[in-house]
Amino acid sequence: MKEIDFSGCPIMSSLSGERIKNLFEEIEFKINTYKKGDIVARQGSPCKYLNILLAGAVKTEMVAENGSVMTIENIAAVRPLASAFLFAENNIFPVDVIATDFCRIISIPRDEVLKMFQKDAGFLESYIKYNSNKTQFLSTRLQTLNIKTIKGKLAFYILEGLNKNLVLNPGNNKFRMDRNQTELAKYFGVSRPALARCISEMEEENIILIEHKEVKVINRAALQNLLG
Amino acid sequence: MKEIDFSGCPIMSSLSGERIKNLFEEIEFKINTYKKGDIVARQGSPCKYLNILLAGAVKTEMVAENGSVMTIENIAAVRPLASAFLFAENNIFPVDVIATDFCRIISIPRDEVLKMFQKDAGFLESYIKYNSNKTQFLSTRLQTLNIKTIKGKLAFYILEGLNKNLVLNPGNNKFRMDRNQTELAKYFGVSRPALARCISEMEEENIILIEHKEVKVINRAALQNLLG
DNA sequence: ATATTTGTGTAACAATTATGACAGATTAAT
DNA sequence: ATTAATCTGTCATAATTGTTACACAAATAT
Repeated sequence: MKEIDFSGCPIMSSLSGERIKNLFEEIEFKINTYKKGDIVARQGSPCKYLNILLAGAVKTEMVAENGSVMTIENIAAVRPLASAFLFAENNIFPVDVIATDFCRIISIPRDEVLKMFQKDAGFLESYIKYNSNKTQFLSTRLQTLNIKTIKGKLAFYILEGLNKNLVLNPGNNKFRMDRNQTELAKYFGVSRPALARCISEMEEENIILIEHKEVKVINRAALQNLLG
Repeated sequence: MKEIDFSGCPIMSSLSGERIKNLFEEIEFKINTYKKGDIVARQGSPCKYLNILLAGAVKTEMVAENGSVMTIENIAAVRPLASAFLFAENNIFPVDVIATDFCRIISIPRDEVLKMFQKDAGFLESYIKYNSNKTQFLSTRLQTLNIKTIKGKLAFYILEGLNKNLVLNPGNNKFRMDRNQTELAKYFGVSRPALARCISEMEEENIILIEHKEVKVINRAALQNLLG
């Protein structure tokens, strides 16, 4: 019990440490560990537990049959994994979940989660909210894919990154990417050389300037125009 | 009251007609009608109500800034609309919702829905389940988009369509598409001529045969190979 | 039955991206 | 500090798809 720390977990946010302790004394669960590179869950395998990443980080990837891979998202502790699929009729993992670091993951059986819902309305509400946010995320991801050109995807990504930092640095025109070029290409589902070429061109056109992972926006209007 | 018929609605399935009647006597709601072509909700507008399509049909589309459109799904009554976004932090419609037929839509305020959760656990459970299924759907949609080639998308679509009919016609190699070529191109987010060309080529290669909306699979293994 | 609209097949050409390959730069490991 | 591994910039070529255009077929309306 002592080893479970849910602080920062969005679906546990409404619960006090005391409350969590009580809840987990009454339910069944198990904890597994994984090392970097381990496959935590396979695309297509059934999802019977609420899995919460207690420590470490994972990435989720979608694999097409020919092996072409698209990274969906990177997840760092403490966060639930695939919580949206636990109660679906076809409750299978839509992605590969791969440890990108040493990981500790708690697995709570479906039925125990239902019990927790009954015992604590706050938990239920944050669960619904979290899944809503998740769906929103998938929608945004769909939107990115709906943009056909690489320049457009990049523009979308940069404008989004700028907005996220807006609260921290209002009026700022810089931000730091959390991916390198290779990872970014995977995220977009495009080839790396093609992405590099687009970056070069956009730098030549004085729209952006990228140094390492630092992105500086020079012509914001031009970025907006690229979105289509 | 007499005009509300939720039969067939997945999030109301656990409730008896009597129960629904009682619930809806205690809560606030409104009903609007739309004619074919009307915009029910705009991409980006806030989602403050649980909207349930009581009669008619709508389509949801994602619009990129340059106007390129991708149809996400077609929805026929009785179904909730964008139920997954109601409780998200950023509760905005991710899509345009457009009436494809005369529609009646009931709108229940967010807070009233919360009340209904408290009053009826069955409703709550089916709500969670429905949203889970929705997320699964979006994932599948992402998967389709992750397939790069048009032939691959088409192969995925056909194999999926075949599977859906499997229960009705086991071992069958035919099915009827619910979209015409133009709609299918929009669904894939590709140009119509390019789709037509791919169909032609796949027919020449003796993989499929499409007549009107009737699809016949001749070489299933070849379809599998195209998935990548 | 005829006119109108909508859907389909096809073509030439342009634009974009993938592929594979390589050298140089950067970062991490020892 | 040096080596090894990874990342980046670039290129030529091939493959795929978009664009625009047009003729014809099919469905729908009058």
